[in-house]
Amino acid sequence: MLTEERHQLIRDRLAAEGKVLAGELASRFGVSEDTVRRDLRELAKAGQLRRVYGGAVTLAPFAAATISQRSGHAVEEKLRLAKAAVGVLASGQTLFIDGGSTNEAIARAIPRDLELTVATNSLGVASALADLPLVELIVLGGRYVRDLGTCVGGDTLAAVAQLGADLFFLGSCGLDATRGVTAFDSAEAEVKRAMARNSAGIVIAATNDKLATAAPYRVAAPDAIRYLVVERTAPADILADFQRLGAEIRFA
Amino acid sequence: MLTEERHQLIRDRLAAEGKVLAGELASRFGVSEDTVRRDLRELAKAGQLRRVYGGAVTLAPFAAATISQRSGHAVEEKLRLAKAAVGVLASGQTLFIDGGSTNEAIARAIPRDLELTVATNSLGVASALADLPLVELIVLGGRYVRDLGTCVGGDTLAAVAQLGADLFFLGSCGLDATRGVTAFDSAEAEVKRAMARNSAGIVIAATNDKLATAAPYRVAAPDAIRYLVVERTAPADILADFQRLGAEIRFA
DNA sequence: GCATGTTTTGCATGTTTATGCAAGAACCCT
DNA sequence: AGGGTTCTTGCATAAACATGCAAAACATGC
Repeated sequence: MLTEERHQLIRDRLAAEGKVLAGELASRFGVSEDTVRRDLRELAKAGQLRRVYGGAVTLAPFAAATISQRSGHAVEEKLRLAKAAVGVLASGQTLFIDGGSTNEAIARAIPRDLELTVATNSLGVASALADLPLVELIVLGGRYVRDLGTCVGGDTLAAVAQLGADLFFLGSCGLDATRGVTAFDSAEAEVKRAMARNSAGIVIAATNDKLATAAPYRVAAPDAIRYLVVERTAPADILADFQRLGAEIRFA
Repeated sequence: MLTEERHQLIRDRLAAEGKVLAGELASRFGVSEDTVRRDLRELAKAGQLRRVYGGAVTLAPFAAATISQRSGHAVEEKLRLAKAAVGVLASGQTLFIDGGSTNEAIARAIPRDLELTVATNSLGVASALADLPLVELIVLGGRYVRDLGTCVGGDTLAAVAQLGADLFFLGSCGLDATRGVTAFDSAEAEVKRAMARNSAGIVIAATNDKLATAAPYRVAAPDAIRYLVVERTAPADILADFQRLGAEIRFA
């Protein structure tokens, strides 16, 4: 068996199961554990996996290098929200995911065995999805805005216009039962509007501080929200308003 | 048995099984292992397979190893190349940078005080540039190809067509004085060609293993290279060929 | 026909690479 | 703290490798 063959099999297995055990690989390949350890060491040095005691696991530090440094705020809440938000997904769906730290967390929480088509204008989301082998990833290019971590502008709008999605994961903005979904930036709002227009349903995962707030630019009507993922501590009266407008509330 | 006959059988077998063993081919063809090794060497140089210890494998798994694999290989060399490559930059320029681990290294080596406009279809390059406040970053979207780490396809081509650049940092797969710059993937080559067409000059930073090799898809003529950044240990005769064709050689 | 040059092939040479084993260090769990 | 496991390092060996060389097959020119 070629060395290269083993490396490929290790990569495959890692992509499929997320981890490998040195001893198991050795008996499976019919080589000594030393050889497997050498393989793992090389692959680790090549940045293809992360070596751990007893075997190796997939690595995720790619996303750590990107915009997500900013998402240091309320990490646990966002992680809980993300886990709950991916619960609405089903294999075979097509998604829009735009920017924001919560959406990046959601992208990272997508299970590896889900087959999806995802279009995003966020570099962070794209980086997270680049690791998922079953996700068909479409990058929505354009002028990159550093503060948002996303691409906006005419090119982005044109790219969105060519696509249609089942769900749109709409990120980071104001959320109010009377004013609807709002954004802080004009160009950003334009892209969000285009995504909303070309989607069958909108999903919003919002931390408590987003609820009952509004920003200048309107993105979507309050009754356009299909799923609203919130913390368990969210004010019940606000939730009731959205529920009345047709949203399905999901608790993290 | 004719040499060409063996080559064809090797290609067939490789396409069918993904790998070949030197010893096995020797006994099957009834020739010495040396002859098989010579065959494999030639086919590898022609970009039809990848030579590994014990035999050869298809090119696909090479590309399948995500971009971060190759970035692990020869890290110091690439870092040196990158530092030398950014020496050709001047403030105010507009650049195309496509994919490849060397180009990611170059993107990371760009000084923070340089004011540039950069368009890239590589997520890795984009992530690196997202940190540089003076760089106007344009993301060239499209269908993301995991193996390449870049976006390709019609959307990408359309985005490239709208832009013009002073320099194009071409992540070369193969580099040969007669066959020019070549790539392993058809869609990838198409994007590279578009970038080359819309640029005033091409910059290539190549490690020694890229020199005097070729892949199936042609990207640019050998005399299209403006700057060629190479290691100090690069073979002088190859460099002389490119110099004769108009390239300015820069040593890392 | 014969000499000359080229290509292909196999062999001998020395070098490189992969692998397994042994010894000692590092690590995990109780 | 201690025992068992896992890991790294160094080393030996066998396989795979590149290279130079010479013989054979082939083409080319006179």
